Amino acid sequence: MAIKNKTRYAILGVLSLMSGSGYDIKKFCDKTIAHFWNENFGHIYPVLAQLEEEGLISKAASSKDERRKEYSITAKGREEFCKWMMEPIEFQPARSELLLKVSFGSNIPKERVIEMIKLVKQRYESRLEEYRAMEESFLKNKKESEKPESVYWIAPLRYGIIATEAAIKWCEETISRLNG
Amino acid sequence: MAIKNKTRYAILGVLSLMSGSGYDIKKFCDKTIAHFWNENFGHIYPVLAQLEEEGLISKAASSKDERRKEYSITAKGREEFCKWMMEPIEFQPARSELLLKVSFGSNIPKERVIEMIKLVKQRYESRLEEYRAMEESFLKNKKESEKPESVYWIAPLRYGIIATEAAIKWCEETISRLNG
DNA sequence: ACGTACATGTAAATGGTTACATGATTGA
DNA sequence: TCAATCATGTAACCATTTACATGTACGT
Repeated sequence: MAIKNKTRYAILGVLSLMSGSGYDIKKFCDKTIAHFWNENFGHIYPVLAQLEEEGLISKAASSKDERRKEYSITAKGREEFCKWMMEPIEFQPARSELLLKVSFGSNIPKERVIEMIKLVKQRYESRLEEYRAMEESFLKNKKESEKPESVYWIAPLRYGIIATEAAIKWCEETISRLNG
Repeated sequence: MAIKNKTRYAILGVLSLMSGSGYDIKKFCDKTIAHFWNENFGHIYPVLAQLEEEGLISKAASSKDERRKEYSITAKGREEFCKWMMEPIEFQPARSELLLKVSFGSNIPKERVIEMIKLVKQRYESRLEEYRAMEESFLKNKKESEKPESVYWIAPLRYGIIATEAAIKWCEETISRLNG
């Protein structure tokens, strides 16, 4: 078997919106869903080959570039993808290095823990700025944002914003708790 | 080599607070850090053997139970652990099945997406209740909560509460956006 | 007698990242 | 001519989970 689950569906999802090469899929991921989903070539290409073998996607050689392979989702693939979409979401057990380190904070000077959280806060803040810029540019682009499907793109972005704001709030609270 | 990083430090962290068997370590994890860090026996035992080989922990046979092995952290282990504690936190690339599904929501009826998010919201709500109960019982236990180290236990719990509240807020916002 | 908790471990499967290998095309 | 981008793929490694295997101790 090798290589399964998750990446399969990410790829099928991308191909449900557009046809393209492995390279295109990677580009699309980086551009749109990167902040909550990452894919790498080492994973994409073998999964593409596997999906094609299963008949969930079909391959066509590009007329322009010999090497380039253009993939499209098949009816069977769309069916399989929708089946997965309907299934309840599996809660994955989280592993947070940040919280693990905070838990064992008594092993190092309190000032170092504060420093650590300040650094994390900075990273959250710059991330938040990015998200806000993305939101703004999306809303400015009326052609995109007035489409009925736009809600499916804005919602994950909103998640990023809301979750990051909360994380920053926690940093502030924790720093003041450590100081006080 | 095999088996490395992360679990090593989780185990060293637990042993920095108490000595005990692999079984004890698992119990401790389940009781205290389970909501952001999980460990399983299949991982703990091989890592314990490895840490002992490296001289980061030491083993003593229990007087009561032949099988039971009691591990303690060594000076070298404490040093290694503190070194890791001082290192900046690596941001791990997240993979959110929820956001992936929302992104590709246009493939299924809108009502199903709403249903999906309602289900997720319910799970977040029951989780939030758990966290709040944990917080309350911790604050009631004056002996524990008045220790200076208590901040390191309350902070991760606060993170759980704040982050979950934010997630619920997002669910509500998204549901109303989908309805409106 | 039965179930639960205590206790330790191995093997296999799964999932994911990084490094390596190769080479064409396009634009500055 | 040099860098960036396009393009595909394999191999190795690392990390984690699940299933299997085994058995004792203690309370009801």
